[in-house]
Amino acid sequence: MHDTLIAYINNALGKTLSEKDEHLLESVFKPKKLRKHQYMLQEGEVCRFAGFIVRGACKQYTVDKSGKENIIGLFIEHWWVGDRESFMTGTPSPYNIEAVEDVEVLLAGREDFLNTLSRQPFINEMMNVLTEKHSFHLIKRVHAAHTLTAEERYHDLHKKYPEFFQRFPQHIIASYLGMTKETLSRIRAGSGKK
Amino acid sequence: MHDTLIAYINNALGKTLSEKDEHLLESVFKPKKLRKHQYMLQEGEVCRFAGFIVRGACKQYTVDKSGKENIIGLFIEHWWVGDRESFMTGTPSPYNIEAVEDVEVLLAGREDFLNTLSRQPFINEMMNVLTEKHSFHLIKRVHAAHTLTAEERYHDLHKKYPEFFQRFPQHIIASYLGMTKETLSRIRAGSGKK
DNA sequence: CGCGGGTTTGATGATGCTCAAGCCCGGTGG
DNA sequence: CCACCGGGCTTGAGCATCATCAAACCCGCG
Repeated sequence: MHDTLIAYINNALGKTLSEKDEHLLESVFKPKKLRKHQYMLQEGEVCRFAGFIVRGACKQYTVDKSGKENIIGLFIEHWWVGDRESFMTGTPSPYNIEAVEDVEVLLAGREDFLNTLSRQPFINEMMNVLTEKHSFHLIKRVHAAHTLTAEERYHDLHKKYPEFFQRFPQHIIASYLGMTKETLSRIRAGSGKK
Repeated sequence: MHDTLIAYINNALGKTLSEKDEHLLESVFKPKKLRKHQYMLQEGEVCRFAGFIVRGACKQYTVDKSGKENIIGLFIEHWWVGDRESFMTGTPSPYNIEAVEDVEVLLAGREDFLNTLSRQPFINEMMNVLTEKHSFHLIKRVHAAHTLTAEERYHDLHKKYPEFFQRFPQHIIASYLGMTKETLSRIRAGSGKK
C-alpha cells in the first residue's frame, strides 16, 4: 500500500526518496480500510489525521438544519483528504467526511505529522506546493460560483474531472457544483440534444 | 515605509527580525505609489511582483464580455496583493488589480523574490502560513457561495470585515459578494428596519 | 448651478429551487 | 424466474430569489 504513496511523492518532488525516507513514511502512515458510508471525520470532531487515499472515493460535506447535504469536496485515489484547518489548528471541524465507495487510506496522526513529518524538508516542501495549488483551485471555484451559470459550471467540471462522473452519483456532483440534482439532470438532458 | 512591513512580519512570526534581515527586506521591497484608478496588474500580463500594501485599497477583478466587473478580491493596508498563481508559474494573469484609493505599496520583483527572499527560511515560513490561512478562507467562501443567501453573505462579511464598508463603494462590495448593487442596496434597506 | 459617481427604488423576467410524481434498473427474496 | 423494493435519475408545475433595465435621487465638487 505504501508504494502508491511513495510513487506519488517521488513524482510530486521529481526525485527518488531515500530508503530512510521511505521507511519513515511507512512507519508514520497507517493503513486503514473503510466501507462505503463509513465516516472518516464527523462534524464537531477535531480532525486528527492527514490521509492519502490509495483506493476509493470520499465526499466532504455539511448538513443544514433541513437535513440537506452540502458537498464541499470530493476525493478519489491519490488525493489527500482531511480537514486541514481543523488538523492544523486543533479546532473542531464543521465538516463530515464519508466514504462513497469502499476506501483504503493511509493515515498520519496529528502527533506523528507535526513531530516527525513536518520536520522533513521534503514533506514540508511538498505540502506547501500542494497547499498553494489548492488555493489556486479554490480561487477559481469562488470566481466560478459568482460568475458562471449552472450549465457553465457543469461543463467546466466535466472537462476538468471527467472521472468524477463515473465515480460519484449525480446528486453528489450536483451539490458539489452548487445546484440541485434536478437542475443537473436537466442540464445534461439539454446539452445532449443541442 | 519599510517599518510597516517589518512590524507586520515580526508580528506574524512572533519574533524580532535581525538587522540583517531587515536590510534584506529594505533592499528587495521597492516602494511605489499609485493613484486612484491606476492599475497594478492588467489582465493578460504576467504578475511580476509580490506586493505589500502600506496605505490605500485595491480591487482584483475580471471583466466579462458585456463589460461587467467581477470583483474577486479586495485588499487594504497590511495585506499582500498580487496574483500568486501568475507570479509563481509565470503564466498570464486573468485578473486586473487596480487602486481604489491612492496607494503606497512595497513591491518585490519576481527575480528578487525567487532568488533571494524565498531562500530565507523566515520568509518562506511566513508565506506558507499565509497561503494556508488564505486557503482556509477560500474554502469558506466557496461554501458560502453555495449555501448562503445574498443576505447571509452580506451579514457574514459585515461581521468579518466591517472596515470594508467604510473603504469600498457599495457596488464593489456587492460584486465581491456575488450579487448586484441593487440587491445589496435592498438588503441594507431591509435589514435596518427589522 | 450643473455635472457625475454612487445609491436607491420600481417593474419585469430569468434562472434555478421546491415539491411531487413517475421511471429505470439492479438486487433480494419468495 | 418473477415480483417487489429502493436508490437514483428524470420530468413537470409553480414559485422564490435575485438579475436586469430604467428612472430618479443624493451630494460633493468644479
